[in-house]
Amino acid sequence: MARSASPQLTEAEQRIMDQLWDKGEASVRELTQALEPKYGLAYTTVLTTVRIMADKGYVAFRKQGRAHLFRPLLSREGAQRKAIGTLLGSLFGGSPRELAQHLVSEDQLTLEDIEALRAELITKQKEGKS
Amino acid sequence: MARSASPQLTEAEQRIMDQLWDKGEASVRELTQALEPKYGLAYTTVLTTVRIMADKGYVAFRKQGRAHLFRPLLSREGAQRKAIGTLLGSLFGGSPRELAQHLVSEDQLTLEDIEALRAELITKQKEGKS
DNA sequence: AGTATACAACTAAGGAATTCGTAGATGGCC
DNA sequence: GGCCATCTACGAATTCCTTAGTTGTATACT
Repeated sequence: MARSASPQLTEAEQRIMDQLWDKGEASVRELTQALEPKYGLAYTTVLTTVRIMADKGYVAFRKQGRAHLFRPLLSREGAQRKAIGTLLGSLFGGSPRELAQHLVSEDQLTLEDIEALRAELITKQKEGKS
Repeated sequence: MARSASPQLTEAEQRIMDQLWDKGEASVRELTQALEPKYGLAYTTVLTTVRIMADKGYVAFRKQGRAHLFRPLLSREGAQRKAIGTLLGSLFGGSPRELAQHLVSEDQLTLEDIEALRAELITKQKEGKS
C-alpha cells in the first residue's frame, strides 16, 4: 500500500509558505534565494514544490512579465495553531503548560517575558467579566 | 535527482519514538495498540518503521519470547530541543517569546500556569546568584 | 504425535514526497 | 530577426510511508 496524501503542509511546502507569509508575494527566483542559505535548494526544486502547492490550492499566482508571482491562500495563524497542536500532542502530552515549562527550563523565556504574559492574561480576564 | 535521506527523525519515526520515551521499552504489538486510536496504523507498518529505526541506530531491541522489545537510543530532551528550534525558526521568527505569546492568546495557559513559571524562574535566578 | 490456531517477524510492492537535470518557451535588447 | 538570459514544463531518481501477503514458531486441542 501507499502512504496517503498529506492532509496538511509537508515539510517542503512549509518552507515555501513561511517565505510567502513573510513577503506576501514572491517569485520562484526570490523564494530560491531566500531558502538557499538555509536549505541549499535548486531553483527547479522550489518551482516544482510551489507548482504542486498551486495544484493543491495552497497558493495562487499571477503573471508578471515571464515570471509568476505566488501568494499564500492559507493563514499563518491557522498553521501555527495546527503546528502547536501537533507538537503538544506528540512531545508534551497535550499539555501547553509542559511546553511553557520546557521553554523556561531551557532559559528561553526571561522574567520580563513572563510578567508581560501575566499582565496580559489578567487584563484579558477582566475584560471577559465586564 | 533524488531526495536525500533525512538527517533527523521522520514523521513516522517520531511517532514511534514518542511511545518508546513514554514506555521505556515496548513490543511492536504494544506500539501498534498505542498508536492505533490516533493514527490507525497496521501492525506491519509499525514493524517496518521500527525495524528501519533499528537499522539507523535510533533504537535497540532484545528478544523476549517470540517478540522483540525495542527501546530508544536517543533522548527525549534532545528531540524536544530540536523540534522547538524548528518550530521557532519556521513559524515564530526564532522568538520563544512569540511562541509563549501565542499560547496565551489562544487560552492555552492559565494564570496559575504563568505564576508558577514566574516563581520557578525567580528561584532559578536566586540560585544562580548564590 | 499431528493438526489447528494465534501471533510473531520478514518480504515485496506501490503511491506520496522531495529533489533537480534537461528541454522548451518567452521576453528584452542589439 | 537573432541572441541571451531567465522562466516554465516535464520527467527521472530516490527516499519515505504504508500495508498485503508470506513464512516461521509456540501453544492448544484432539
